[in-house]
Amino acid sequence: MGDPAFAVLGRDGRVIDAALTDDTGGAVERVRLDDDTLPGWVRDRESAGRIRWVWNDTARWYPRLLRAGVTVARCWDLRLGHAILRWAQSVPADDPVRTAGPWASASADPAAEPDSPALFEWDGGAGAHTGLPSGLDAALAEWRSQEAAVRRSEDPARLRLLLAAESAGGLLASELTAAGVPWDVAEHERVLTTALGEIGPGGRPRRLEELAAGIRTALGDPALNPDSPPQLLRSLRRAGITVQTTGRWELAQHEHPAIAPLLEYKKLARLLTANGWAWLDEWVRDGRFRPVYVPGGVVTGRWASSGGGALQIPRQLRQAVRADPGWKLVVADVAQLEPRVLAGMSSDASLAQAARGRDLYAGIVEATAIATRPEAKVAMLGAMYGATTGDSGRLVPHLRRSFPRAMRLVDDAARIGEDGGAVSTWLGRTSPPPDERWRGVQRRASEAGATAADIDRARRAARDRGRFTRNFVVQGTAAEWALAWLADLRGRLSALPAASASAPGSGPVFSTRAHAAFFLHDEVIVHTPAELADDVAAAVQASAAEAARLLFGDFPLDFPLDVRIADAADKA
DNA sequence: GAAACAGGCGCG
DNA sequence: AAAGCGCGCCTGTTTC
Repeated sequence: MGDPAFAVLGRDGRVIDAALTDDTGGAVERVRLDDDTLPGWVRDRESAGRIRWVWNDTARWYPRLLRAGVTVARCWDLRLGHAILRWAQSVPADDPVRTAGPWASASADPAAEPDSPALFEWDGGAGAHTGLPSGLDAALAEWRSQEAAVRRSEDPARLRLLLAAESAGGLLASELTAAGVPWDVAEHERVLTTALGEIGPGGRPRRLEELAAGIRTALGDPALNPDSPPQLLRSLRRAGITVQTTGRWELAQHEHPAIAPLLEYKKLARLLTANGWAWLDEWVRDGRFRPVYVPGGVVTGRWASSGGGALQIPRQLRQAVRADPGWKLVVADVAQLEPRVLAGMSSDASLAQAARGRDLYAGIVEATAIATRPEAKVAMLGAMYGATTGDSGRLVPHLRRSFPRAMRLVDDAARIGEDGGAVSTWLGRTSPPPDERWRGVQRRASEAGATAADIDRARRAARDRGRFTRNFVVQGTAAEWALAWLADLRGRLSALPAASASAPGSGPVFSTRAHAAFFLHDEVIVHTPAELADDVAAAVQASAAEAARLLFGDFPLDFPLDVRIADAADKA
């Protein structure tokens, strides 16, 4: 055979079997490995030429390779691939990959598994806990099945791009956990102490206790626990504050001496419980926050996270994200990603024209009867989320007049969802079908003898689903763009030279290399040796241009980035 | 006493 | 301000 293009890995107990194939999948050479010989062998194959690793689940193979100091450039993650192909509309409905089976039932979250092999050691028969097939023959069979499904699909090139991007995301997720977010504990503690005060004798921060006392006095309820919504609601009403909920926005509309301390209390209590000293203790080790990411964890294709609230780090604490000495952070985010991909997928030249340059919302003000930037923003969000009332709902018709193609795309997606149908992203990720409960509600409303309440319930459920599918196509395509961006960036970063200064907390692979440290939907933070920061910033830009080209070809559409080189991740 | 649910709020 | 989408996690409360 010629140079191998693929290496398929499977595991049976302590034995690891590898099959090398060329790009037709035909010629096969088999190799037998174990835990000790695997990393060295992978490193050798990886450096011998371009190869794609095919395995059941990146989260079960890659972390231990990274711990051994080995990276891989490309893979085909069969679990992630199956999750996409299982529902993909562009694959014929009778294709075997679209039927239920063991590859579909596996958990997406290795951290949720007992004795997680992703985080600790192999369990002796990887997959035993999850039902995910682990042997080489199963991997080969599933790989051929997925390959065949892609070939039979309406648009193999797009689906192939999606699977490659999704798999690259799987690699990136493991790498992000391995490298960690550089976290300055002293800075974090400064933020906590400044906001909450020192810990008092009761073990609670002083400032929080003072505010609680002030609330009790103002409401005349000395026993009140402000953390209990039912108690708080009763107490507020007794004090003559006629609220329906204890939510921040409703409270802010009332005048009363209890309101100000209560709002402040809620804000600080949130900081304490979500990201206080206990969080620091549990989640930051050796100057790194290491969250577990769950690629494809959201139906739209966005990532989810498990543990540590990685995707909810409050802006208040971003100053604790701090580069190591001799290193810098390159912080980059895409401006208004979702409306831009909407312009691309609908080929709406007017919206693309409005998106030219940095601020899409300013462009909308110029192109429409909408007068101000904030109005342009709520109008566009309303169009993508399905707003029907309020300022947003009122402004959406202006967008329909000026950007008919883009608006038709989201309106069509909503209508299909309301009818119980499925919609797909630009690259072919398809929304899941409505569940049995939803279909039951619709069925009941169309039966003879349906009550007005039945019909009302069905209509509401239909509209709910319409808003979901409306947003699915936009949010999902934005996630694809971001994955393509990050996948390309991985390659560029790995081609940069090694560092002169070391960042020891980042693990065996990344302590001497520029590496992505954090990824959140449309934003990336790269931790880089200071001398490479300018190169990294250029790479981030080049990758954005490449993502635009990969998804939308020559369609003239900007994806401007906000890129900063800094020591800390907060906005200067 | 654990599990499930609700209210609330952080992020995009 | 929210509204209109997608998440995760904390506390308190209810249910088993």
